[in-house]
Amino acid sequence: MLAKSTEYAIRALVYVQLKNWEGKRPGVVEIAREIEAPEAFSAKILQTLTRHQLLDSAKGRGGGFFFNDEQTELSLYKIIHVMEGDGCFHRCGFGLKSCNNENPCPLHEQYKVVRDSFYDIVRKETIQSLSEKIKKGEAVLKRSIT
Amino acid sequence: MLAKSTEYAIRALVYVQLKNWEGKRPGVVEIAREIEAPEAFSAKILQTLTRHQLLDSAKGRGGGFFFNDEQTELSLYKIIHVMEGDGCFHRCGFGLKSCNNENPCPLHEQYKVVRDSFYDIVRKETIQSLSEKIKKGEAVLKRSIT
DNA sequence: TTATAAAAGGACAGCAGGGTCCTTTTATGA
DNA sequence: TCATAAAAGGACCCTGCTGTCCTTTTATAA
Ligand code: FES
Ligand code: FES
Repeated sequence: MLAKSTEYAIRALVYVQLKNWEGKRPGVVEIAREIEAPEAFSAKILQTLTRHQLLDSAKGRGGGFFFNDEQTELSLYKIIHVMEGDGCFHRCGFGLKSCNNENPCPLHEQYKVVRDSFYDIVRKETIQSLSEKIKKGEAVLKRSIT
Repeated sequence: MLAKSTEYAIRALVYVQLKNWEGKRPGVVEIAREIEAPEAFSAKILQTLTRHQLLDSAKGRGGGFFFNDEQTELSLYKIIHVMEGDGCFHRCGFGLKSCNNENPCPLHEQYKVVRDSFYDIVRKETIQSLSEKIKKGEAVLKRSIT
């Protein structure tokens, strides 16, 4: 469904948010370890996120990644958009060049429903809402026990 | 969502079904042209489908592709399974190594719903049900007008 | 002011999916 | 029986996503 890099991005951002709530600014090495993603690749992804200003970073000793205080809610949609574009929310599930209500493919009616549901989820859910669940112990960031 | 090759496969099979209903057995060249897919690649895909017996073929002059009369309904699920496996119906949308009700990721509850809806669709819809819609003029196999 | 810790950035390596091409096999009808 | 039409199959190429490595920049603490 989502690209690997997008999944890493979301997990990384959730970890950063959790740490920020503890008053800490994690670095690449720590983040990569905790979200179980390759270190160098995580660095690339975090770079992309900061370049697009979904995240802030501080260089030098004592630096790390953190959320700007102004940006309180970061939707999954924004992350997906930056990491892989939003084509998957518009494309035809049957592979036609465009998705079109007037000239539908035979999957259109059914497919549209699930595509739109997924769209609603990623518009509504945010790094903060996901992090809340983990903080409350309702969900996990990684599988402790297989 | 689906791999390109899976989309080609579904479109190809729908075209074969429509032609079969007219008493004809289309060949690779014709199929590829009509579903707007690369010829050589379509050949590979049709080969895969016949090897897994989702489709029959006849070699030699006057040959082509057709459905065995015994097999009256072919679900999209079976095609997906053959073309790319069914991992996407089980995987965690958040990227965890497994999807697990007891130890859910923060997206689990919402994601499961859309994943299962899609699963239901591809279990229920068949090459025949899709072809019916096209035959009745309720849907199209390719975009005639942009 | 200097050693050090950290992110940023560029170059490149590996691999799977998508796609092509050419040869071989098989059947038909002239 | 033989030329031809068609699918089957194998070898290969290309691109984009995944991932690594090494250098450069920047900030801090000693
Ligand atoms: S036309 Fe195919 S999903 Fe809308
Ligand atoms: S655990 Fe992530 S979707 Fe089920």
